[in-house]
Amino acid sequence: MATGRTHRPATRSRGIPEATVARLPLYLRALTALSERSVPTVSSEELAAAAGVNSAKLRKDFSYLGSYGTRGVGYDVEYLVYQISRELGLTQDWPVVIVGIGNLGAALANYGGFASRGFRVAALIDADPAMAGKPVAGIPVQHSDQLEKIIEDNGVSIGVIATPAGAAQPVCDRLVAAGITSILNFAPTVLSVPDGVDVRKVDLSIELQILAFHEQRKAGEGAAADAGAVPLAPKASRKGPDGDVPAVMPA
Amino acid sequence: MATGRTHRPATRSRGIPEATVARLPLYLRALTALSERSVPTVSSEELAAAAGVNSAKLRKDFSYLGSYGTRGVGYDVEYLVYQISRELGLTQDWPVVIVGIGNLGAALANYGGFASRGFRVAALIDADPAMAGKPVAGIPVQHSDQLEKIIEDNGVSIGVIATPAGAAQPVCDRLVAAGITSILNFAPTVLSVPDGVDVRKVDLSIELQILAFHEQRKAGEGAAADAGAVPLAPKASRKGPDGDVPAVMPA
DNA sequence: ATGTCTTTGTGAACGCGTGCACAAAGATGG
DNA sequence: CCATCTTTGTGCACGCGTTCACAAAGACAT
Ligand SMILES: NC(=O)c1ccc[n+]([C@@H]2O[C@H](COP(=O)([O-])OP(=O)(O)OC[C@H]3O[C@@H](n4cnc5c(N)ncnc54)[C@H](O)[C@@H]3O)[C@@H](O)[C@H]2O)c1
Ligand SMILES: NC(=O)c1ccc[n+]([C@@H]2O[C@H](COP(=O)([O-])OP(=O)(O)OC[C@H]3O[C@@H](n4cnc5c(N)ncnc54)[C@H](O)[C@@H]3O)[C@@H](O)[C@H]2O)c1
Repeated sequence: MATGRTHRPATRSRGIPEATVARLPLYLRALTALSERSVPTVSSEELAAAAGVNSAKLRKDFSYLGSYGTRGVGYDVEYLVYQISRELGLTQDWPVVIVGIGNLGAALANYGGFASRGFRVAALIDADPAMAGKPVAGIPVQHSDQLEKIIEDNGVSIGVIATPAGAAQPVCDRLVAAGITSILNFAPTVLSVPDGVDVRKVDLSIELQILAFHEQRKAGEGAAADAGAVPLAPKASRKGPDGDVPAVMPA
Repeated sequence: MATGRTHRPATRSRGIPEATVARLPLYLRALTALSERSVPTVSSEELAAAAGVNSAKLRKDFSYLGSYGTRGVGYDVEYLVYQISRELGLTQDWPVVIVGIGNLGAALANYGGFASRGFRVAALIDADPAMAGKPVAGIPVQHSDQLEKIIEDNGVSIGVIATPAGAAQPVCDRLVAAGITSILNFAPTVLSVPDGVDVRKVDLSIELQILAFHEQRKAGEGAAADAGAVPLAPKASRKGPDGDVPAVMPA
């Protein structure tokens, strides 16, 4: 999960649970595939299978949007595609700026799936003067100096940060000051933003670490290969009478 | 959150809640930064602020690992770094294969943060014969034919999929058959895997759509460009007898 | 030792998310 | 028009995760 909004007490935005919102794109993808195959209707069971979720959950999710199904038949694919698209705000165009055109930023700029659903790369921005003017994915990179102007001129409200970690917060601050209210952050940093600004993060490193955790478990508890000594002896390891440090469970 | 394991009823692995596991890398990152600044101890309050979480939550998280703090003082930074690293399985080396060396795959291969925490790129694999032998990030790309052999020879258990969506499931199947038990999937597809295999996904498109949803809300309910009715249909917004707005998706 | 002050560790309450199970809606066929 | 059959929409219960609030643990000064 590379995800995470900035703290907000689960602001059930307008009655639609956050968990549901996160699944809508999943349903939409499955529905789009069905639509391309000209399938007219789907049952919650079929669609749920395609999206990899529980069918009851799917039905409940849709119930938050309204009752768009027909009992005994299922859901009208085209109609549902439209409803979900509208709910997600995909019926309008969202200009996006990408800041930090390095390895990752360039890959993102080249990513086709970006534009495929209403997200248009309005500009590529980098602090490196050498990059300025150089085209990436057919779009000339612009210098950071232009950041505020670009955002204002294009009415951009979504920004993607793909700069090194150290530059992320400053860049974020500038984006927010320039009017950006939604940020997708790829840098391994906790961004702090004012209320009203949404931040989601994608963190490869965290994902791998979570996988490693489960992998370690699967590998069997006792197979601990590390005999490595503790880097620093716990200074409080002598915990008086009750003596404790839970035996650092090696098993 | 661009994340999501394959369905498993929240298998509280060994007493540690999944939500806690997902935060451990966050704490570890903050702690590592403190360690580099030679800070000896931190209070839950300080560390929580650095990690962007609630301090009570942090303390409870740590309590699952054991009681490593000292009341009145806080936590020993070095010791905690070690404990969390061990818990996450980062005291050992995890060889990783990346399959699909295109825009994204190449960026991942070039990503420094990859190796920085025990994850070693064991091999880059692509189906394109033209790519074979070509070095990316200093590592020669190998052809898919070698996939099984590579995994076996290197004892790889973690695989990263960065192929086009259509190739993801077949590639996944081969990885699993070859012995991979943890997969990080960047392709926009729902992968189906046997029990015992963990899948986490990173989906840029979903993240953007979630941001768009909130952005639309922020933009003011009425200011939307779509001719649609009220953004929120309380529920009775039934589809008319003649309704069925065909309205093909504009994207 | 004793008292004070800081900070942990956790009991308890609460809210969200999930999934079961079923009544009701509606299609379909006779 | 009625019976039957399919599938939705949702009430309900349960468990996970979050947060508050506080007792107790321990450091530190006297
Ligand atoms: N490459 C990956 O696969 C990958 C994966 C996960 C996370 N990340 C993270 O994404 C970020 C970018 O990674 P990368 O591999 O593309 O790094 P990179 O060094 O290749 O690119 C960074 C780019 O940001 C630009 N930049 C630096 N400071 C800037 C500023 N203040 N304003 C605008 N641009 C600035 C640099 O000129 C450079 O072009 C890093 O934080 C990295 O940790 C990368
Ligand atoms: N580029 C991005 O920023 C980005 C962002 C999010 C998601 N994605 C997803 O990541 C995936 C890769 O994106 P990309 O932009 O790198 O695409 P790409 O076309 O540049 O690269 C895909 C690579 O996979 C290889 N490939 C195809 N079939 C294969 C197979 N069966 N086995 C091994 N390799 C195979 C191709 O030869 C190619 O090198 C896509 O599914 C895309 O939707 C990309």
